Amino acid sequence: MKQRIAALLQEAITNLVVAGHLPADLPTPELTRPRQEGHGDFSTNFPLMAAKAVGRAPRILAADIQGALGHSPWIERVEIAGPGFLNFFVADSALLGLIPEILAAGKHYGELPRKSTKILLEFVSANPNGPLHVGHGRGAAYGDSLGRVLACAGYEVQREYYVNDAGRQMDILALSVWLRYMEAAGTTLVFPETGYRGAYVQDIAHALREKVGDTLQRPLSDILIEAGDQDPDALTDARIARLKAALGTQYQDLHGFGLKAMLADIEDDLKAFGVHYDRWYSERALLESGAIERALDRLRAHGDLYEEGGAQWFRATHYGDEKDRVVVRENQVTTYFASDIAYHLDKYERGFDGLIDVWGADHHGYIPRVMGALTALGLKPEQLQVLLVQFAILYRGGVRAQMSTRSGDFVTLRELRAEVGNDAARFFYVLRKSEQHMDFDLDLAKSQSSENPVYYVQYAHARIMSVFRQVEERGLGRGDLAQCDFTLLNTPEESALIRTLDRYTEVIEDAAAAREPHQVAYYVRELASNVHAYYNAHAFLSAPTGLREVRLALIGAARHVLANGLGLLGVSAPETM
RNA sequence: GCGCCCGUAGCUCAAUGGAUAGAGCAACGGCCUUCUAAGCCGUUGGUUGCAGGUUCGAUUCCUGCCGGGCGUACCA
Repeated sequence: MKQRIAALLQEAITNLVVAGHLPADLPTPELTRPRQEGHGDFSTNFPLMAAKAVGRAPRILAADIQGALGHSPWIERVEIAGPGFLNFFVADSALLGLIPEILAAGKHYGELPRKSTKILLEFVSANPNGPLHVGHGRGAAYGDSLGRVLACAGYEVQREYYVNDAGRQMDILALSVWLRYMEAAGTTLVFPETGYRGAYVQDIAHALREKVGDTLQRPLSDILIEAGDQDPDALTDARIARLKAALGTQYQDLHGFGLKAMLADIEDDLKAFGVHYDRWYSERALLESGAIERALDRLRAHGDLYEEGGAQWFRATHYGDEKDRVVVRENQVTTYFASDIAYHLDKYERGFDGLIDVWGADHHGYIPRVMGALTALGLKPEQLQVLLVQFAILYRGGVRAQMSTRSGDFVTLRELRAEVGNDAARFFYVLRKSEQHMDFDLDLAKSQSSENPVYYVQYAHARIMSVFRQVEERGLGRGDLAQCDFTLLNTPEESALIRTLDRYTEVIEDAAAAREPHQVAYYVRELASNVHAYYNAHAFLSAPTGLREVRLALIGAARHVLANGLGLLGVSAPETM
């Protein structure tokens, strides 16, 4: 409906221009949904925006346009309001065609025409050095819903998880697993502060021991050398180096075992959370393919690399970053940043029209250097959009909970899912705008889960399904759509419900454009509200024949939109509750 | 110190530069002999952190303060 009204408005303005009543150079008219109910279904502030260019008072200009609009079956009336708004009131009859349209499209209703835009969406990409925690859960829920919304809006979306399987943190995991493995074999030791202390490390160690027996045992004193005056990080690196030397080629078995176990856990966790990926992209594979060297060579050829202190630096300051960044360390090992340059180069070379990275907000300082590197490589940085997901601050018993992978003191996504359920967790996450700091009260989410707004929406869907079950049981039948007289739907509740249904495709479009799946969550809640109000105000089964069929058609349409909207959020639409 | 994000009802959060700033929860008062009361109807609740500026119009944009989060590695 919005497009129809927009077209009418544009036509009226064009006619005035052609007739010489308006200059040709005017701002583009915008049509919005007013907040205030009395302001109609659509509103434009065009007279306000164009008043200066036209040289006429806004309300006078509004009257001119109102006169040029003429009559349309879609519009009941057009009002001039406030300082010069034009408010459009859509005729109820114009909206009734929507119901059979929704029923015909069913689960595909809301899918917008395909756009020829290919988007690569990367999200979560948590290091596989521990289970996903509730902070990752937010990124997962947001990224996945965004992917679904974009796909629904017609974009071609590829979803990717970048696996950081090559860095130092994975070596620390390997060391941690090995120490627990030695413990499992009966060795007593003091577990280092810098290691990963979570219980999952012990689980991996036990599984490892079952698989390889004692073959990875080495004298502890060879590895767990004492600190001396070394700082903890240097000590950890020294221990890793010794472990690598002691295990030789077997180190890869250890490293690979820990990685595989963690990755399997993460993959399984996300899958159970309804989050799916098209590709798991390995940093190590990138390294082994020589892609990093190629990317660095390209920067070098462009004069953007230099050597200092034995390390290779990228001239990030030339591209707006606050300092230059190391890409190859003094010890000749490339940095994570070097990998990421190569990874993003690869993304560009794969021919996408748009790249979206969903990052935790703690990585925000990383954006300028990545954008800088892309510019240096001769790529268009504006093709990459980095979306930051703010931290979820956890409260347990009114006290802020710590989130540390190292100490193992964190609430895992798996625990959250088990305690509050996938549907509630996903809805809760996506109800907040991603860049908004979020307080996650675990006690509230757990103990009052039945008051979670997700049930409000699901209940609306289940209620409709229940009505349809009774229709079947009583042998009433749903009637023939072609025979229906939809003009019988004339109560305020019906009018409100139809108007909300009419907004659905606009919500998809807006949510996709703004990368804001929370808009869908708010919409679906509002739709549920309309459904509940309707349900309480009017009878379906006992309505007279004729009226009954059109009412059933209306709630049938509402049911599809509820289910489709929930689907975009990765939330189920149950038949019963 | 510098950079990024944020500050809206008691709490959790919405609001493409628009009109009287909205929901949910909590609180209070009503509604089940009828399709699921996880529901509906109503009431209460605000100097949009503070001070300026831009303009027809600011929660939104700009500047400065105040408060919170994050970052400021040859970690990822």
